[in-house]
Amino acid sequence: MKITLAEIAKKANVSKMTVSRVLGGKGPIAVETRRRVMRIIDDMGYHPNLIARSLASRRSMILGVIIPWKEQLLLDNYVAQVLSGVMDSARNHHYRILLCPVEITRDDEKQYLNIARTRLLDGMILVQTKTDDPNIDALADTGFPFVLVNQRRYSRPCNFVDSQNIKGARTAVRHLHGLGRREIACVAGSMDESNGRDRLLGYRRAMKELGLPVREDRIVYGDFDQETAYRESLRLFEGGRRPTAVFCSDDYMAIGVVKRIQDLGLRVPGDVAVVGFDDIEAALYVQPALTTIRQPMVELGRTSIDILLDLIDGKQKSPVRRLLPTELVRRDSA
Amino acid sequence: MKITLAEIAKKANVSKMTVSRVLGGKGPIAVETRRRVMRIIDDMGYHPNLIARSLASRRSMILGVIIPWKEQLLLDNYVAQVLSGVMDSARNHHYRILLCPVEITRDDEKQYLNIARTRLLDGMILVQTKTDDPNIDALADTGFPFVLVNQRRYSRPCNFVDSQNIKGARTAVRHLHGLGRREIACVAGSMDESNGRDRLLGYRRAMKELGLPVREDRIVYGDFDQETAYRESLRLFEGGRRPTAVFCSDDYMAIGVVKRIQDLGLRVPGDVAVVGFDDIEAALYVQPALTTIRQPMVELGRTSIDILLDLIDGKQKSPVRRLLPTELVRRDSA
DNA sequence: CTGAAAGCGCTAACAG
DNA sequence: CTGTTAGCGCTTTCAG
Repeated sequence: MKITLAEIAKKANVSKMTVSRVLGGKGPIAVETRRRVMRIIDDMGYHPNLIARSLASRRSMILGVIIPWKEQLLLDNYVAQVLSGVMDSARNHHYRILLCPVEITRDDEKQYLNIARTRLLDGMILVQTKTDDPNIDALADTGFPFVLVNQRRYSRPCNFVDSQNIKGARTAVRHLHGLGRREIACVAGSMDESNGRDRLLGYRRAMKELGLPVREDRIVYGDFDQETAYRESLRLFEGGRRPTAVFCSDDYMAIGVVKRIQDLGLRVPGDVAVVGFDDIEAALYVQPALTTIRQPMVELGRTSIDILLDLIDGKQKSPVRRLLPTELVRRDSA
Repeated sequence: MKITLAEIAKKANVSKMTVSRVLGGKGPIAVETRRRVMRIIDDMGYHPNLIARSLASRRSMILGVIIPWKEQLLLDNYVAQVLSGVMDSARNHHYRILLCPVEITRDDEKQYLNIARTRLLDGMILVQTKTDDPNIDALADTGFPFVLVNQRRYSRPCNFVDSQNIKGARTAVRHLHGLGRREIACVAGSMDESNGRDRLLGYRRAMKELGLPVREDRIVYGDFDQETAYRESLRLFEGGRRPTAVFCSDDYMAIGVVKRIQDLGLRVPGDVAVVGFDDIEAALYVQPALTTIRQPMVELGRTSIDILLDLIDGKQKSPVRRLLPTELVRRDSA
């Protein structure tokens, strides 16, 4: 259980360096030597101490995933899917994933930086950050490799991968328009996240392109939350002419809105058509099944790792920016 | 960015050891010295290199979570919830979580062991292992601290935390009986997992207790999978007298069974009542909302970490065994 | 209460 | 192709 490289070296009558080379598979080794050392390694059941290796080589082969902490974090379908993609790609490249839940507070702007400074990680993926998160700036100043997922930063060039949110939102609105709906409302997500902003932007643009007026009283803010969307969306149906369609910036809100509409005695999609965004698992289970703009969340995770590793290996230079395409998924709600 | 403890020591005119003590908060330090050193640490923005610390102290403050690898791993609601609990408790105890997806193969029985031998981890949580997984034995032989979640091992005493599966299944069957149903079928889960076995056992016991015959043609095996359950459950409804109720060993299968029943032109719960197990997120969204036996998945994760840390600190001795209570959640399907 | 010495187990860099 | 020499940055252990 506590065999070290030195013991293998002694047993094989070679230097530690030779054993190290055999293990690394790099440098030049005589076939015969390699075989002999290998045998002893197997016989003794030796496995290198990765901590020691990391200290000496300054490479831990560990990547961190920073996620804003909340209870039952992984019940957030977006986070779960992105992380699945992250694990998949990391595995393929023989990297390990360390989970770093972080509680964002006003008084400490260096949390990400401090995690980087532990030297435990070769790079970081940041998920669901806010557009004004000062932690990012502190980190970026150091040159430590990291990639933002779900964040197209405006203030400063950063590596990121995100979906084509503006385009996706336009697709949604155009779809509703194609169904003959003209009174199209919008339930927007959080304005602290770039995709919340972008999807609202896409809605506005599409409306303009289609020659429809953008009425501010047809826009409510749901903060990417089912309950909030349920509560806030009531306003849309109280005025005079009620909307005949609603575009929601994510599926959780869409589910809340559908519930609101049904509770008001109206029908989806008969009276009001609803389109969501993301294509979370629940979109399929809900009644009526949700028509939505699918974003490739697993792929987002995979791509973020691919970019990060290129950055670490110096194969690409910052800033790397990538936008993945979205896709309309037609179901029953619109 | 590359400040070391030695530099702090020099600037403060003390030995490295003193700085180390200040950092650790342990040993005796003069108040004045501590204050001075602290100031310098803050001023210089020093953060200890955790790799070096781990190597020297033989403690990484990292715990591993072993999960059988599959695509989109975290879309499995059970895994997601357990992991959420794990993260929560680990955070509270200042431990970090390393994800270790593992592909179980026949030819390597030492995968868990090999992960332990990297010395990267202070302990391990094993999720969703099979009852006959030989990797566990190899690991147990070494005394390395680990806790099984979702696994009540029969063959050998291990630390574990699981739900009261037998009791939960009995509650489900009794509930159906209480609704006046007498023809109660069972869709069992995988027989390779102890909870699949236990829930079937609970079904059998409850039937016997209620004076109902246990008919083997009323039991099908769905492998904890929605599609499989949909396919296999057809058999239940083909014979003569069809069941008026079905107990399913998990919610994914229950969803498949409900779909099967509806596709046959029957109604849930009118013609056939259905009870699931787990209370996954989708149970709420599905139509009709699923009546189910809730197991405390997040709590399972939290408890596993608590046990593991006690083990590591020597506060408890193996084997620690804990069973958490389940609870009937009445919704619309039964 | 503080310090000195001695590693933890491995790899980088250079020599041969 | 292989070995030697120096660490990586911290903690342990034992003195003082």
